[in-house]
Amino acid sequence: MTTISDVAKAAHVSKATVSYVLAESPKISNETASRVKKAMHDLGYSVNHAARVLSTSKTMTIGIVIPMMRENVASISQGAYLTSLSVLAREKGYDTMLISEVEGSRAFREAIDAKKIDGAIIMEVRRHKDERIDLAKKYKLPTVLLGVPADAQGLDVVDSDFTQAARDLIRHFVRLGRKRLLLVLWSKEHYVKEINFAVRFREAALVEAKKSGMKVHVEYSTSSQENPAAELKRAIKNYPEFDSLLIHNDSVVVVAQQVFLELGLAHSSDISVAAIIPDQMNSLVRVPFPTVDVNLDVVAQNVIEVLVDRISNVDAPQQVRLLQHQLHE
Amino acid sequence: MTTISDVAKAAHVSKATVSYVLAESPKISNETASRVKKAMHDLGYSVNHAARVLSTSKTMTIGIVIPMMRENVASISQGAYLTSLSVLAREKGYDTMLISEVEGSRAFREAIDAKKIDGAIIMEVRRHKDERIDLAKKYKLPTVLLGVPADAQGLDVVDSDFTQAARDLIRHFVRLGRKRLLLVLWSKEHYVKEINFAVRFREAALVEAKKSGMKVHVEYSTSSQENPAAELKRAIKNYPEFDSLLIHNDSVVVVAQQVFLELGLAHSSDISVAAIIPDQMNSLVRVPFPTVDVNLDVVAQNVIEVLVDRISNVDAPQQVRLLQHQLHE
DNA sequence: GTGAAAGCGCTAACAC
DNA sequence: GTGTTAGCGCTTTCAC
Repeated sequence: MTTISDVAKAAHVSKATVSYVLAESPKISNETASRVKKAMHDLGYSVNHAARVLSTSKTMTIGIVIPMMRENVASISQGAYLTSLSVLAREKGYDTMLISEVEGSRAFREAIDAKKIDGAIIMEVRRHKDERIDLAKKYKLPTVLLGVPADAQGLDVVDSDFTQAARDLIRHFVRLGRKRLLLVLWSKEHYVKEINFAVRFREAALVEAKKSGMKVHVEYSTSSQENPAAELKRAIKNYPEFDSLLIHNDSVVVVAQQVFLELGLAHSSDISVAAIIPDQMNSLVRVPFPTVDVNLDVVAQNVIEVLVDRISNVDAPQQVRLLQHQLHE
Repeated sequence: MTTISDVAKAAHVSKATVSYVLAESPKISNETASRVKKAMHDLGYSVNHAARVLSTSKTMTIGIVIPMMRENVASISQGAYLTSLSVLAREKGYDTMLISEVEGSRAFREAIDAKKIDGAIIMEVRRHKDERIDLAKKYKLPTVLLGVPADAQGLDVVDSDFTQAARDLIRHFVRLGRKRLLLVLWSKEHYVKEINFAVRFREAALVEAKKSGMKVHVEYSTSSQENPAAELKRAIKNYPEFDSLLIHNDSVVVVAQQVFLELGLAHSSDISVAAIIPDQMNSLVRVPFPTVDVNLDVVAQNVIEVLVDRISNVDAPQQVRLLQHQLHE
């Protein structure tokens, strides 16, 4: 293993000079700089991360706090999110550390205490009583919430604008003259647990539909979702007079086409269907009706941007970014 | 911020003693140990990770090298894998760092050079010319390959046994007396790029079918997979005399039922269908025919186990674990 | 059993 | 411009 001292010796300079070269300091003459660089290259030198961290108190790593996701259908997009976040963070010079929620926020707290991270991204924020938020706040850790809690406690927030999406979708129906909306959602548990995007979408959809004078019938999936097709059929049976169907449930979206075919509703032009889904789902299973596609990459980009800003300026005012996604017909 | 010195002072002992207490050394008397512990608690002390790493040269973190996954349908399971790996690693005392493949293996090399990780998990290993493998080998980094390359170079390997799975599925058809197999696969690109699980499954299926005297017709999806239903229909049109359909393509699995209904093949008892899918997909969209469900959690468990073993014993013989998944009817 | 002290590899004043 | 040096917080050998 070669250290900064080895390089210094080989280049006939002091450790300090090598350090300055690493930092691209303009104080170093071109001549010595290149001599030092040659030595670094010849010796295959690399900065030791731990030593640098200890010395600077900057870890240059971001913690990504991921939720436990048993039975949580939304997690399809988790992998894509993590990849994007990791790539984008690296572009700004940051590593990413995965922090899973086991034993409450234990792992998160330890990462903060041990000074393993400079900041954090909290994924799938809960509406109420999310202790990860309390922790971040208490420790004054630069943090971006991915999801909108009831009380962000002044922490930065980035997420898709589900309220806007719901509004756009309802207005789309109104434009088509629809009056009787069948709203098919996630399981009741999603709303009891107040899963962020679920709750926000439902509220906005209900409000907008009411405002537009639409009659609304709401159906929830079972939590196991053993048979989404059967569930959609049941929903339709429970409200057969619907003229518009809005789906916020990825599994149901997948089978919607099939169910319509089976029920002979497929080409009935007096029923409209629409949904909101993560965009990569639309490439997995091309959905044959209008959708709002949530663009994960754009969200990730904003998350990293806000977090890096926050790390470099702890006292800047809170940022809240709700990202708009287009209705895609 | 409180350091080990503060604790030492408060407990009227030396830094060394505090350190021994942290290490739970039996040399320390119960009396002093508890005095020190009280001081640690009172002061809210936590070990500084960077300092410990610098001192011990053990980072206690594992790098997870994830592939770029544009257009890669398999990535549905990525999130689940990452979560499991992270949870299981932590149970063994390790943190997990995400390393994305940008600019080749640049990020991976830097993580190794900077001594950021004690070991690595390489996800979605390629059959040939995966430079991440060369890197790990060259640097003698404890590494587990998730996927089976043509040449593992002595590195440990953990993966599902796709060969076994293919065999089980074919034998299932043979048992039912099927003779004419329609094999619907991923896109040609998957096989040209030699995506690991795709290639291994295909080879084994072809070999076993041939051995069993089955006639086989192979169909590939388009790379965009704009319309999986249409693709399946085309496949069937290209080989209408099939009596068995084996699917290795998650999108096609999703729409299979629908297509069969549309074509009026649904209840035809002289056609059998089977597939291989990640297990959480079977909870997302309950698949109505026999499947081999790849259990990610079991795979993750084995990966961590092997890697931790490897880190603690660099010279142990290579381990190769191919995990069997049951055919689930 | 406990303490003193040398290092781990790097950064950043501060001198010159 | 370059060198000297004092840390950063912890572990661990060696005395006692």
